Amino acid sequence: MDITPEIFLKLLSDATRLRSLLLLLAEGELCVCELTYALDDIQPKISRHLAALREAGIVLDQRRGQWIYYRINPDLPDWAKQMLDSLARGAREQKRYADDLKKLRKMPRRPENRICA
Amino acid sequence: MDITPEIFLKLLSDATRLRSLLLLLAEGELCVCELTYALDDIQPKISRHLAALREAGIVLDQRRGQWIYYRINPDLPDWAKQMLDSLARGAREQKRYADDLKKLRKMPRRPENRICA
DNA sequence: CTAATATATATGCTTGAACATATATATGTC
DNA sequence: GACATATATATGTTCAAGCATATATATTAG
Repeated sequence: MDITPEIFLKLLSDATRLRSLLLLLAEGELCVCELTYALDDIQPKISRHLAALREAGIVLDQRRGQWIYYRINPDLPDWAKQMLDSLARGAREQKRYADDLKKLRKMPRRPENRICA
Repeated sequence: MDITPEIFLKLLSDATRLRSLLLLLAEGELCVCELTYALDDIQPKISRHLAALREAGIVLDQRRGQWIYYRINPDLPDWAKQMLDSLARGAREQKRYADDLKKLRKMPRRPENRICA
């Protein structure tokens, strides 16, 4: 059962989920602690929002060691992928989302040293 | 001040507003009573949701006689227009939105006889 | 190897705010 | 006055926030 526009939009309509998705779009894959740090919020809140996205099939999760990595579901319907693309373009003009990314990249002791990836 | 992705998504996340926008995308221009009929709902509800879309600059309104016509704001930023496009494609697979359009086209005594338009 | 502890993540629960709905009424046009 | 639309107010529902706690994995001590 594919995701509907209505459910998709409901889930995108929360700032925490939106910012998480934009970071995932930019970085490909992130664990909960990275998102928690970048968005400067508390872990249960981030975790819960990711769970909502996961349950709808918008993101996939995968455990590696003690970390659980999330990524955009590559099997999203085309219209949904294109909405995310347009969204990312709209977000580029907003300071807030650029700052999120900056903060992420300054994170100390990021899991899996991405410098050597 | 342009609309932000966050506000845009918040406004798209309600079913009544979403269905209204999809009808406007399909028909170009509709008055409140046409939307009220097509969505099979009460007038104050439709009017209130249209007001929200108008205040955000997503739709424009224009009075002609006793009717007030709404249409998508042609000056929306490109990313927003493209999101609406993708959305419309996603909605095509959903019976609900097709039914809305069918109902609209069966409306008796539609203002401004569109058959001759 | 086992126990104890630390770290990462998820989930149950409660509260409050945001928001949609419904009804009543006001405004504007013909 | 009749019709179309808007707005005010009251009420109900949804849902995010925040805290406490549970689970899973990793690490260290003995």
